[in-house]
Amino acid sequence: MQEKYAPAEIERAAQEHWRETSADRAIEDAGGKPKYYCLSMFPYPSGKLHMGHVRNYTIGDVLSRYHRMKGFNVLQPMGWDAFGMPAENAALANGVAPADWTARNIAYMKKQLQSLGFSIDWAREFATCAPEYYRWEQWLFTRLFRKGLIYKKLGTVNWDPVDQTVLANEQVVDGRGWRSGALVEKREIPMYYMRITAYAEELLAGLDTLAGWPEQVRLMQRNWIGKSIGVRLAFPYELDGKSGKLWVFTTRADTLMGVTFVAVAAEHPLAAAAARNNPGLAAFIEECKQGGVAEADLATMEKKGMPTGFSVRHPLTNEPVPVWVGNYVLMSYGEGAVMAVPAHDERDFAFAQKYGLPIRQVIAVKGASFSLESWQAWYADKDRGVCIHSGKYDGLDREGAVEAIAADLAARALGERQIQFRLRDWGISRQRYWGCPIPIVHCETCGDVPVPDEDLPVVLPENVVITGAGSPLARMPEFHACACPRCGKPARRETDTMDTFVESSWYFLRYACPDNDRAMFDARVNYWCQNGVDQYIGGIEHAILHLLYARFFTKLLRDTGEVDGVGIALDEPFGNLLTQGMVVAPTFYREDGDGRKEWINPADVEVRTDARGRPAGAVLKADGGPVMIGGMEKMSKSRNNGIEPKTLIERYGADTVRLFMMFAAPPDQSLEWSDAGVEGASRFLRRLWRTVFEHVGKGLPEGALPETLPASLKDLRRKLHQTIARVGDDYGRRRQFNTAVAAVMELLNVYDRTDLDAPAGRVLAQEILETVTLLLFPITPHIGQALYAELKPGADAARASFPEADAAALAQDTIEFMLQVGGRLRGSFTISADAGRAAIETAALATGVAQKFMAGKPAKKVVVVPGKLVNIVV
RNA sequence: GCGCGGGUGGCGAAAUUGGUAGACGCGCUGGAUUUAGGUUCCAGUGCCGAAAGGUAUGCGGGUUCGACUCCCGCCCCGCGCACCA
Repeated sequence: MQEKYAPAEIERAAQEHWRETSADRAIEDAGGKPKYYCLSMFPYPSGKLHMGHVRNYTIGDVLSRYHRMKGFNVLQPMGWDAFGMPAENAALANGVAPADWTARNIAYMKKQLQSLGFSIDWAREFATCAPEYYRWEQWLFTRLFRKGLIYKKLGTVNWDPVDQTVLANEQVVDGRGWRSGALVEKREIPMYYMRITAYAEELLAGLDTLAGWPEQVRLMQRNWIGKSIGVRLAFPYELDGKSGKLWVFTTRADTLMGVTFVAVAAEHPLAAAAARNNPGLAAFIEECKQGGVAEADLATMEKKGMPTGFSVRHPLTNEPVPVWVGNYVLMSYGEGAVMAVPAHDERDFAFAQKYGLPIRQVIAVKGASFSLESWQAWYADKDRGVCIHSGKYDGLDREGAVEAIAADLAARALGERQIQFRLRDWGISRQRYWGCPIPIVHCETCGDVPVPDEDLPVVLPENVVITGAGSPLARMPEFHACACPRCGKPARRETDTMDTFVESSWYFLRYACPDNDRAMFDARVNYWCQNGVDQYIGGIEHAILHLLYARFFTKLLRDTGEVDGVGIALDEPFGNLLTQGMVVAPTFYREDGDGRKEWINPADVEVRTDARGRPAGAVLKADGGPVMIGGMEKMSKSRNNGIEPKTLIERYGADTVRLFMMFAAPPDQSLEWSDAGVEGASRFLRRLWRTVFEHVGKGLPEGALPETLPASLKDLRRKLHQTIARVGDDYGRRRQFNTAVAAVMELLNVYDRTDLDAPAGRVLAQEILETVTLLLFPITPHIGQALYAELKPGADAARASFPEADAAALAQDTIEFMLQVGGRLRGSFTISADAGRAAIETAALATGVAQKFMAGKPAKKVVVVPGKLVNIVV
């Protein structure tokens, strides 16, 4: 055995060994082993691996390797979410074709992933930009289109009037186009939508079955779907001699008698009608078109409105109610109009105050008096009121009033109870090039015709010129000029592509059969995806959109029926979900004369500390001059605080990087990068290596452990088996890897402090070192592979089972109890492990500590927590 | 603005079901070994205090024999908001 731990060498050897023995291949026929499908969210091939990837895939690899050791048939695949905007941006910046750029990035990042030793079945790798993949997406599209689950309607987008192009929300900075600097406008264009709202009820109910998901994520999805039960009601009106109804939705029909105005969205037909003879209003509506479509911006902007000069009639009293146009009313939610009750709604209140609109109280709260001055405080009690100033409804509580009012509205055909979702249908059209073409042909005679199966895939051409103004496909007649598949007349192919979220909504199923060129799925899906992916791992930022879309797709595919004899018999795609936290790092900067910050990479900075270890300034290594210390922020290009995985792997080895990532924080919390922490992880592995080296150097011990052991060895062996139980629980149930590592470190600390030179000690040392190697194997597999082979010549750690705790070794003769008097810790006492409650109580009262702190007073009560603590209350 | 998280030593964190607050690691201080150290080993390390003891989990209140943990109110930080992925 080599004396020195040489990570580069042993990692190369271990990876070669795994390749030669096909250790990472996932085979369907597993001889009765249960399957375990462990999936990490696939990366966008942006160029290089970043630390967030390393963290994500290390967590996945730890769980994969642990379950393989526990006897599962493990599948851990990897692929590339390869369509997306950055490839087009790179094309604009460097003139490289998106397809080439993407392929190059994939090749580089794959090498990086392989250098980390992940147990990935590379035979299943695919990229979503390959026609062999996206053809099935197009195939599915045509079916969903025929079933009406995909349909066309107008949607609102960000429009850059200078570049004449649609912008993503990300490309709108402070209301302006990121390249042109032009003020962005809202524009309505025809788009295809997926009818996710048809599944709203099931997507909501399904959340209750996802016991393996973090409660946080389920809550976020529940609120996103946003089911509310309310009343859809109409305000009748006459306009241009015709009568009409202005519909609104409200969850507070009990406040209907307090309505003092109605607000409609700028895009509402009634607003447009009123603006025809009102230039001021027309100008306001035009002003409302200014700015982007992102909801965060809409919700934080100043609430503005303008009266239309037009009134509708109250559905119960027939009184006129003025109609306003409000920039805060969303056309895309509900009816695009809201009834305003300023007395009982915060937003309406602010709006009414601003424009001097009447405020009519119709709910009284017992013991709280309504006043405009202290309205906010009064409003806090909103849930406890009854109706007043509401005629026949006076005295009714909220539920009763809603019921009575809904009934009266129904009798007049002016309203009905309705369930409303916040969830909107999913617009999937993108006016961009680097995406999956939408398989539709537009024919003047036949309308929108789906491309027939035999003409699929609609292949995305790769020889294109990206200009940043509109989609290049629209300028390529060789792409869009075609014949109508139905009537044969000249037609135009759709040039929009699909939202890249579509590819990531079903990729996890395709890993089961990536090589099938005859069908989207085959029977292998039912093997690997039975009960879904067993463990899914990815960033918390995907808590809503991606995870909701993937759940939606699973239900769509289930309901699409059998395909080539295979049906997707699955309600939910991911049984267990682990949402990983961000990787953050310190930021450093220098300011130039204009106060502009130049961000400096942490790798180029040295932080100085004072005598107590507090940071006392930082200097640039290159020139020794001071730099400013910023906060901890997510690793990013803009802050130049990214740490290169490549550099670290070369310097310390993959195992050190993996160990640090798992040890520094629990997986769902953000992880702060620390050079010193990496150094510490490396130190631990060197120490482990040295410990095994010293042990092996004395010759491997022979024979079994004697029946009876001296106390020190018995204690150490108990510690060993406690550690096995704890680490197994941390991996398998708690998924808290930092404490698993800590437990092993603790064990090695005790090992170092125990004299193991006697023959029995040598045998125990062997047991401990073999066990530790295997306990750490999921996290640090390379060093584990090497050390295990030294400890057990000829053995292969990659095929070993996870250690099992020995119940006999865990038994304890005596237990130490903590002793509290009056709830304060005063001491402790030791008593036989089989002592009963009465004996424990007597022993506690007899201790000198108890006598002292009770000071002669009688015990009022003695609380005994079995195995832990006694509290004497005086 | 709305929804969801988080806040514990100098730092990352632990405390699994309301029961020893700070395991484990980093850093720091002192010492030993070494020609040397970005090596290794030993000891110490929440704060106040000589000690006894007191005090401490963002802030203010509450429940309990006992609260980092449960309840009410507040402050700060992060994530998401439908065209970033």
